Amino acid sequence: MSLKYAVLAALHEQPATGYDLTRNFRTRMANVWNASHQQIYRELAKMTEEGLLEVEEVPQESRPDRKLYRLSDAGTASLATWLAEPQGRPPTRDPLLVKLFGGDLVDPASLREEIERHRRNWQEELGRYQDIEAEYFSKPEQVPFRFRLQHLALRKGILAMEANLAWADEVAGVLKDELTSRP
Amino acid sequence: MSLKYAVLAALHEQPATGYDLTRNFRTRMANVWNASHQQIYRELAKMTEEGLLEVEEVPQESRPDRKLYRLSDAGTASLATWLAEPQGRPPTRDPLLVKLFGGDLVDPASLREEIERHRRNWQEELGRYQDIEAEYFSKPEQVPFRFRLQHLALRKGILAMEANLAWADEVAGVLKDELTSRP
DNA sequence: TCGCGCATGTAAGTTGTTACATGATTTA
DNA sequence: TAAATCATGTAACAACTTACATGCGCGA
Repeated sequence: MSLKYAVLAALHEQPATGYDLTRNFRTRMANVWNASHQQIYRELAKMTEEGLLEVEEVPQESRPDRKLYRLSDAGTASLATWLAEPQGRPPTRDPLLVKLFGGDLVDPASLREEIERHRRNWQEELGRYQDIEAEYFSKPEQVPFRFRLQHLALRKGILAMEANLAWADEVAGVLKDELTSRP
Repeated sequence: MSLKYAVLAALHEQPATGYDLTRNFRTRMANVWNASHQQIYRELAKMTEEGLLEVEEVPQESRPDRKLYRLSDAGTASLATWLAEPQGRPPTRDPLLVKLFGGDLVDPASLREEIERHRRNWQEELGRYQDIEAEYFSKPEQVPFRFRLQHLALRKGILAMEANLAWADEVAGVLKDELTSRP
């Protein structure tokens, strides 16, 4: 229902190519919206056809020409309308938690390894967010409102990763009990 | 990629009807896996055809007969195989955070209302999880391992909601600044 | 009597994933 | 010289959402 609006919001910030958007969704907006390049290119074509975007072809040598997309007036209007609507919450679908319902089929030792792997990923992701925070949002009082909003989006990612890491500790505690009492 | 395994895990715990699964996914497993009843009925039919599930029809008066599903041997084997595989992380797609990238098109006052609405939802959800925790998992040391694993899944939901609420406070702070300095 | 809970589904449409496809340039 | 980055896509498939559909019993 809204890769469309994620794209509109990203392009409202500044015009970009499909490649740029793909990179942004993977890095700076990783805790906001995920989308593969295939999805993005398809969506950009569709939205352009619908008149929400304008394209400027920027010729290049020895590479495919860049297609720089920006919002049309209709695109801006569509984004503004959407922004005024109340939004629902994203659905939760976590394969790792499904595992915990596997009961007697779950092997505690391999579960422990998996949790540690996830812990490392969460730690890395937290690090990346903290780097962005330090680089772009270190003076929160002096920054324009739109940057403060972006900072808040990032903060949600940071708090979520911290919660994940705290949870990993709880899991480690339970698994340690289990693995020492019944080795 | 794995409503299938969420269903297998739920049915491994105990046999259930589509209706039961729908209810579980909405309540006890709300922080684990979301699925609508339409999706679940369709998936149950497909999985039965694939030989992963067995159905027992339980006749009822004045209601449609219940179809009680349980794992076949193939279903148990399929779940066990899946449990041994490392799992990826769920993608993040949060419309509320997309809003924060709307920049000058975002109205701070209506954003504040929306955050407060989300806060109330998160608070309610946290309350439900805490009720479940108090009712089923209040004596963590004496409980069998599979219940401790389920408790951990619930704990992740609790920590996530607490992080959401802490974030709502941060947002409220920023919006208060903005709304008082430029009213 | 109105809405909720029980209990099942079908159909159409949208969104997301996975696999395939190309090719030059820069960096290690 | 191998891998990553830049830069674009198509096609097939799987998963998810939304709308439609039925009907009884129970409690407020």
